[in-house]
Amino acid sequence: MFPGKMDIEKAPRRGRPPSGGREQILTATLELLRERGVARTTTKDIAARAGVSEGSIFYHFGDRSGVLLAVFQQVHQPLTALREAGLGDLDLAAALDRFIAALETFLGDSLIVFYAAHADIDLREPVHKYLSDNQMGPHKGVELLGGYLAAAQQRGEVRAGIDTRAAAFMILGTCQMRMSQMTLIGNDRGLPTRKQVVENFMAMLAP
Amino acid sequence: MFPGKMDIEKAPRRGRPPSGGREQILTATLELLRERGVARTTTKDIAARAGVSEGSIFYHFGDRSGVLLAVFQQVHQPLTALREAGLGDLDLAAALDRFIAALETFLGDSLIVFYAAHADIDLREPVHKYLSDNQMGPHKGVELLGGYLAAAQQRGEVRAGIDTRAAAFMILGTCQMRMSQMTLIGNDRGLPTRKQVVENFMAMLAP
DNA sequence: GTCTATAGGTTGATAGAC
DNA sequence: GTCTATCAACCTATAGAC
Repeated sequence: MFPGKMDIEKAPRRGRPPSGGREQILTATLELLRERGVARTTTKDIAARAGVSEGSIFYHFGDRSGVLLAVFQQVHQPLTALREAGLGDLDLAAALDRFIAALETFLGDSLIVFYAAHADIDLREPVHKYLSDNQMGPHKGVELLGGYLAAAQQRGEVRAGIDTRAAAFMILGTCQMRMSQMTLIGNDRGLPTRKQVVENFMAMLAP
Repeated sequence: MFPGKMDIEKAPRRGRPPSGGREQILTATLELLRERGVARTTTKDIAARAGVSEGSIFYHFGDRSGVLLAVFQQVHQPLTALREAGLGDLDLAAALDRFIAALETFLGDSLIVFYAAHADIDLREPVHKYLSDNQMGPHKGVELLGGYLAAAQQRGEVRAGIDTRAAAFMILGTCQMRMSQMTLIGNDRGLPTRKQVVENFMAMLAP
């Protein structure tokens, strides 16, 4: 189904080397998703933009949903990086800043794909499956940041009465709101800056 | 374009009374949007579910986008109510609870329509125009709640160092996150309850 | 792996009767 | 206001050559 994935091997190459068509299809699809939305992104459009034939799309991804799901997966890569890097022993402000920066970069790319998944029933199922198979979802971010905040609370950097999990959830929500307004409305008028978000959250957490 | 809207008049009725087809079309469209998303909601489907002919849809709304935009407008009605009612002189916990309840009810209905607007380029423009023409958008909620919080801060119920506008934005974001997970994932596992959100926000604001 | 050609099915929208 | 009938345009997917 995904021949391109098979290329990770050490044996000497055989046959014609891949010409990058697969990646071009993915890139073209993401662009079109941004520009016109899923509902108006056809395999024909994708082929034209990627500079390949329509047949090539079906060869690589099986069907239209296959392309869309592949885009969805590709866009999730950066998140794994953050998850693995962790927040370590950064101080509160630095940890918040790093987490928010990484999350917002990710959301800036992926929100449009999330929305797409809910605008097309053919995508909902596979996307849900992918998320649960890989144990992904907002709760992962809540765990990561919430865990850090709980530790900070024990160090006395966060007030005792605060539910660190719920607080982490609020941060996630704030990021989502910021980025969804950026993607949806296309500007940041009226939005608190990232710096303001960090500072204000600090003020609300501080003992 | 919208003949049904003309019925608000005192003069005696003339001609055949409307048979409610317009409303049924709107209801059917919203249902289908939920069930399968914009990309898979055709005028044919809508007609079938509403129990009218396809021609009727074009008569009432001009074209497909017209129906979708009308749904978008209809779903925004409840917000106006909250805006007019205001938060008055409720105490902090009660005000938060009321605001969040109203906002989440609204979001539960409207998020899917928002997503739809970004999955179909034909909807983006008219939706943006509608929002700016009616001065709607998240900033309105930020103003309303932020204003209340600022007053509470002056009464000494909210800590001095906190930026009430940014705090209000965080509340909006938290609600959006909660509701988008409900609509997108379809359950509330791992989500803080509304009660927890209120309580935790209180803990973070309290002097 | 990539292309061309095309089959087979849908879709949005219009026309005209009632 | 609502319906039936209809069409041209368009879309996904397949087949088979290179």
